Amino acid sequence: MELQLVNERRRGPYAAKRLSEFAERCRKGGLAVTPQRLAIIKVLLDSGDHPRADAIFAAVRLQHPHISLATVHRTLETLCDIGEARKVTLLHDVARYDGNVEPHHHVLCVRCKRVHDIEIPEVDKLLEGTPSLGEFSLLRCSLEIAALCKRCQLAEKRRRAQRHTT
Amino acid sequence: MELQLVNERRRGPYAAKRLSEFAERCRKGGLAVTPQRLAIIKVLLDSGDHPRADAIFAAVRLQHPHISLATVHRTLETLCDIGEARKVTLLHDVARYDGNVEPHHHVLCVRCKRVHDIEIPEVDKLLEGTPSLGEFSLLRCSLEIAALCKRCQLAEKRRRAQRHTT
DNA sequence: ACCTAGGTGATAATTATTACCATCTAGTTA
DNA sequence: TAACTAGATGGTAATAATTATCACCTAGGT
Repeated sequence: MELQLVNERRRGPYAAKRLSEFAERCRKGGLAVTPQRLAIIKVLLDSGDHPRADAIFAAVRLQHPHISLATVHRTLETLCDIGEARKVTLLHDVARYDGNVEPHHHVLCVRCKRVHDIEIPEVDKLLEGTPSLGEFSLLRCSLEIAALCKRCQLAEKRRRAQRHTT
Repeated sequence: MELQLVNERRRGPYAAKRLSEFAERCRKGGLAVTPQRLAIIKVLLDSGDHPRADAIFAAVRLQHPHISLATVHRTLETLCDIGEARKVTLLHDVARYDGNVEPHHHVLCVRCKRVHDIEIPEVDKLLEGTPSLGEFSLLRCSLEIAALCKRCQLAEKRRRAQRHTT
């Protein structure tokens, strides 16, 4: 089985395509296409990291100074409901969102909580032919890999070295 | 690849073994073995569901009426730190904990948030021979499967039927 | 140009979690 | 066994993410 970090170069075209279809998808989901929703999905699709609601709020506010934080929270949940965003909350204390709704998986640093998308096609196929398990009917799956990023590894080492000298 | 719900019958012996080794493991982790910690790990090991801190607090308080909620929160995080518990927070709004620290995975109902352990040996082997990915050195992984439990499926159907009649 | 269901902004309320600090105790040492 | 101390606990205040509320507004249909 092969693990592969998601290619960042593909994000531009992906975001453009998603944005062009966004209005249609809102209607399909029974949602009005409001300037606020457009602004939020734009920011989310442009984000390489997996931003928190407050970060999205800050970014959106540059163009829409009157937008409310409650609207950002509400909209993100709504987008998740119609499948236009994904909530990423393993290990985290706070909800994070992901504009990439293609099947994919995550590596995340247990220390600094940074998240990176990865692709493991074999795992995507895992649920094929398994519609249910016991009383659960399966919807989708994602593999969450706990890790330490290089920066936090170094910080860890330094802290340990310090302890030994004091 | 085969998905398999964790066998509940195995939990009794597993809990007993874990409990008998708990004191030793605390010392290994540099922690004092306090009555509070013992009470908390006991409740966690006896829990078939993946309880929240407040549920563990309620259960522990039956035997230790003076225990503080802060202690429960602190202890659960501490137990996670030394590998005696696991935090399960995908899709959830609130932290949930799992006394089962054997490699395993989760199915969870997106509606009622109930969690069930599952075993997928193939996935456990996924990280073998892959110590790192880009700047991340990999620690462990878990597959989180989003699902709808039977109860919530029925509730969903009923709600839809209602909508059509009104 | 209306109409109205649904969306938004502003703010209050809720709630999980963490911080703080005085007191206590597990576990070590004399 | 008594004394010591780093670390643990209880009680409570503080913090911070999220949700609820409600008056007003607007997207999208008629």
